[in-house]
Amino acid sequence: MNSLNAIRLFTAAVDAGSFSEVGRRLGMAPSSVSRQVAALEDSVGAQLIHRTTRKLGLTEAGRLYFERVSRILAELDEASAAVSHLEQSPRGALHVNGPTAFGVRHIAPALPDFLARYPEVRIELTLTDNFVDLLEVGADVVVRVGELEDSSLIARRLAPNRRILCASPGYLARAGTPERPEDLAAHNCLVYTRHHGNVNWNLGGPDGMAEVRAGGNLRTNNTEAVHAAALGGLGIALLPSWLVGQEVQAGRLAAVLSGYRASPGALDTGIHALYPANRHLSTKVRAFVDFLVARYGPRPYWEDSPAAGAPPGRERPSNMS
Amino acid sequence: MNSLNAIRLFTAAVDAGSFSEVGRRLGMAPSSVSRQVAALEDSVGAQLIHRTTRKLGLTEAGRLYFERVSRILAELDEASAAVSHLEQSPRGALHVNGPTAFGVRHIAPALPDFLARYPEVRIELTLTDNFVDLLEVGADVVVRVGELEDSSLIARRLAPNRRILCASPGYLARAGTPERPEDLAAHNCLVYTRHHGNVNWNLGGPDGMAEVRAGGNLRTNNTEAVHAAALGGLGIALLPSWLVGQEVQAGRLAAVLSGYRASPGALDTGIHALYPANRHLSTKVRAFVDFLVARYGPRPYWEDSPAAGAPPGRERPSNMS
DNA sequence: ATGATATTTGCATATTTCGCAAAAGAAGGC
DNA sequence: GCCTTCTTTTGCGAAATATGCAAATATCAT
Repeated sequence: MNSLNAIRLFTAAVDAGSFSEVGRRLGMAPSSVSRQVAALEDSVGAQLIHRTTRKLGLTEAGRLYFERVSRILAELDEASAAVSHLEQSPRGALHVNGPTAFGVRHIAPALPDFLARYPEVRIELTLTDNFVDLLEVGADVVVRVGELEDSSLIARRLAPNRRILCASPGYLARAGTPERPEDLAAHNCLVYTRHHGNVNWNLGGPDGMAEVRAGGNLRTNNTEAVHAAALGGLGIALLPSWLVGQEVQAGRLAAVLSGYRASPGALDTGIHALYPANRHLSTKVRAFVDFLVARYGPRPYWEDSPAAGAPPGRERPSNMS
Repeated sequence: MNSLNAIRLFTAAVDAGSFSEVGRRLGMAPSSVSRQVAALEDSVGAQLIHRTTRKLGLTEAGRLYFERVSRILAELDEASAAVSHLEQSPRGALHVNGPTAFGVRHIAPALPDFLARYPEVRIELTLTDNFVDLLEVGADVVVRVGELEDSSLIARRLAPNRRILCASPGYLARAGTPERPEDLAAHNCLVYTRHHGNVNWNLGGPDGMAEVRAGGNLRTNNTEAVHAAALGGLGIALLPSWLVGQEVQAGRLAAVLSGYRASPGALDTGIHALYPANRHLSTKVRAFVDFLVARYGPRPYWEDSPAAGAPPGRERPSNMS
């Protein structure tokens, strides 16, 4: 049995007491009603309705079937309604995934506002620095800082990922403030070792691109360790603006060589929200991403200068393999 | 939503974890599965399954829908199975309708055997001498003695409806035994007044047809009253063989003019079982009618001479209006 | 990188479904 | 009793829908 329509017509006929009446109510020919019910009877292998040209009467099988089936149809409509309801406004569980440091500083603090605005949403925030497969972990949105790998996901740009050179005021008082990229060679550069390599800092400035070999007495694969060391006055670090922007604003750190930008150009490593490219984008995902875009805006609150890079917008990641 | 197939394919895809696998199992192209599920998603207005080319994952809406819908599908199959089960062998309620006198004498006594053979059947026997509309009273089978009105019902002949002239031995000893139809004029004929008229008895015998004006000191519209009066020795009665046959056999009544047959010929007033002309004849009805046909047989047990008329068989009633 | 396999879409083809008209039957009114 | 009206059903052509194949694209394992 594969035609729900036939079952609906059957129950409608029982309710209406006439195939013609059903046709009139549903705007279809009586012959279609008749045929559908007949097909249903064939499929269950039993007469469901006694017919004369004047009245209909349920058989025992028909009574039995009607009782069960009318309840089932109601449940089915209810199930569809429940799913539709879920999409009418943002509600339900929203699984958000993101990197730990950024999540703690800029996602989690945003959630109270989001949840106040969409009280029917429940957020499950998972912060991890491992690469996660959206489908694997059942996430709805993942926030990525840095390069986008090739994927079929939709990437929505949330903010630029500017990196700034900075050090504590105490360190600068002690070791001096570099004025040009070459000056860095004389400083203790705190190096974040991304993938066991690449310890060169590329700085773009008014006089073109300069590649500086950064070196010092600390190398770590943990950004927050670099951050902590810089705060402690160990040296000059190259750190993302979302991490140190507010501390620069507060004076706990001082930006140096601010006329230069790190790793500018082709490789735009912004901050993005990624979500699956489905035909039906769920309202809760749309609401959340829209909320983040609006919250960070074209110039995030952690930036104190006009943001570099394009304004936030929807885009597909290009192939970077 | 009108396609049960799409829902089945959706659950199958969730179970199989792949549209292609579903296609393989169900012998259809993966593209068809994909399209049906997509149509289902459109109809509920939400993404149900996240797809990549490599794996499928349920969305929250999908999980919700799947939980409810898989249970609903099971219930639906169960309902169909229940109805099919009802027709696999005779079971369930069987509403039988018939005339009182015949029902008491020949239907009710047959029921123990029938129910012993089909223990899952429950019989509801309604005996009434009013005309009943099968659909109106919700009967499955109606037994009719005598003429068949025009109807769309199927009539199955159960037995002939021979009527025989008889009287009690005491009456015959007192008033003599008629030898020829004309002799009846000198007898007290107990008249069953069918419909306020027709008090002539038509007797067919070796010397052709004789119409006898029956008269006496009792006229009644109740066959059993005639019967009782005849048993009491009041006179000669024309009564159906199913009513007096066994009493003739037992000697409580004696047949007279047994070489003659009442109302023979064109108007075959047999005993019939009638049931609706449906495409799917329910097994319980078929079993019951078959049972009665077999029980009464070509020569019913109440007849002591070879039965007149055609052997029982299936027939549509002809138009007798 | 390459091969194997996955989903999706365009397109031509089957299959089903629909509505109309006609036939047959049933109920009510004259 | 006859006629009108309204019913169910069936045949048939047309419209709608579903299907399968092939191609495009995407993902994972080797």
